[in-house]
Amino acid sequence: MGLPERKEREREEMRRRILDAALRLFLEQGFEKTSIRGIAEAIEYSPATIYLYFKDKNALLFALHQEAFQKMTAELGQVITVKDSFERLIAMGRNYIKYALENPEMYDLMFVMTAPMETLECRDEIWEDGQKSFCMLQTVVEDCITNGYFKQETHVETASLTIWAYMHGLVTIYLKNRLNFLGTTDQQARMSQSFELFVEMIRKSL
Amino acid sequence: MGLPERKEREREEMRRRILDAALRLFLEQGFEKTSIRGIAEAIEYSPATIYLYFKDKNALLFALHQEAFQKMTAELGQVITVKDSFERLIAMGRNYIKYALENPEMYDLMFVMTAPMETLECRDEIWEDGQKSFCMLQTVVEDCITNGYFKQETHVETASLTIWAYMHGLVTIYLKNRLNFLGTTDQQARMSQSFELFVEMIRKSL
DNA sequence: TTTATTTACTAAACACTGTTCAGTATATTT
DNA sequence: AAATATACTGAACAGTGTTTAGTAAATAAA
Repeated sequence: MGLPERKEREREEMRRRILDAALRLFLEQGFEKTSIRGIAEAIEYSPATIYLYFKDKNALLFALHQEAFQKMTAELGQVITVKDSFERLIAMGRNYIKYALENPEMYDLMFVMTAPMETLECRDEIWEDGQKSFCMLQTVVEDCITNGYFKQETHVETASLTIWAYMHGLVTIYLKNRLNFLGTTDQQARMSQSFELFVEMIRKSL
Repeated sequence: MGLPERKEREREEMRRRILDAALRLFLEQGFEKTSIRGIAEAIEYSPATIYLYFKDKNALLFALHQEAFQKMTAELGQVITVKDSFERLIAMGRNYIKYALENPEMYDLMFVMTAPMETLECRDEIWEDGQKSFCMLQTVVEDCITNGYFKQETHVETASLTIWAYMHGLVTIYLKNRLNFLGTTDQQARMSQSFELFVEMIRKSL
């Protein structure tokens, strides 16, 4: 009988409705200022209902967190069309910045907020979504070694971490308004110049 | 007559008592979980009293934010004892990491949280504290150019931003638990390796 | 010294928040 | 038709930041 399947499907639809509303409200007014009551009102259900589908507010954030990663890895994955491995690395960097600036709240959720991480049961549990996207970077770095752009003795993990750290630092400094002492219009220009400088740095010395 | 002076001094003492309690509670239980009521209880005053000395919770954070910067710039400033300019830059980087890892909540307050920044009246108001410490970095980078470690044509601001972005990215990735997919003991080691790699990168290509 | 005024402070309330739980009404199974 | 399971909610609990009306003490003016 197909009854349990329908039940399961309805349950999934409800989860979707909740997540869609939560995401919309979050993008509109930020995470902190989005309340369970607000989400409940948006889907025209009682606040208590949300707790039948998600353990708590953090679980909600973590579910969105996973979807945000899927979207980002999909966008970053598009760089496989770039044939040259070093160009591919640069394209990946540009896409990373682009994604972060276009989806600041999502980026915050994925890489800055501690709340969604607290849903991972054990405190040292593996952060699968992050690891996966880090592997994408490592793969491209490996390609750069294979194709002679980087030295043979370059340590893939260390180099990848260094590149990621720079990219992450650049976008968070900007997104968290710590670059405001530069003129508003100057900020993006300075970032571009810095990115180009960094590209030259790794080209010359990795 | 010395009455207004005494009044002003008493007011300042009260401000101090509030900030001390706020800082202590924050370091114990984090910002989010520290309530105005908790601070009020710690100093044995009514919650409303705090609002006679600070506009709101953000203003409290911003006051602590300024003090945190004073402390950090003092610690970073110690590197003037290092004679060689490139060695001074490296020492500054190490001190930056050290400060961030030893004062994670303070670092968050200074460079990540948006709340204290919202106290700056206009949205694009100058972030004086941050600008000042960025200038310290720029000065050392300038020294590196003057002393022939970096190329003459190196753009000071861009290079400084690039270095800061890397440092900031590295420590935040770690502090926000996004490096947990490495073994707990491995993490600090990987960070050190990355830092050494970055030092070699700027030595060779700036 | 007595009255007026300013200052410092607080109790209580307002409008929220995340979360839980007893209870209900509907749908499914026996 | 009766018993059970599912989906949902109203109301409450314990907390939050913040405001306001009012009090008691310290200072200034009469």
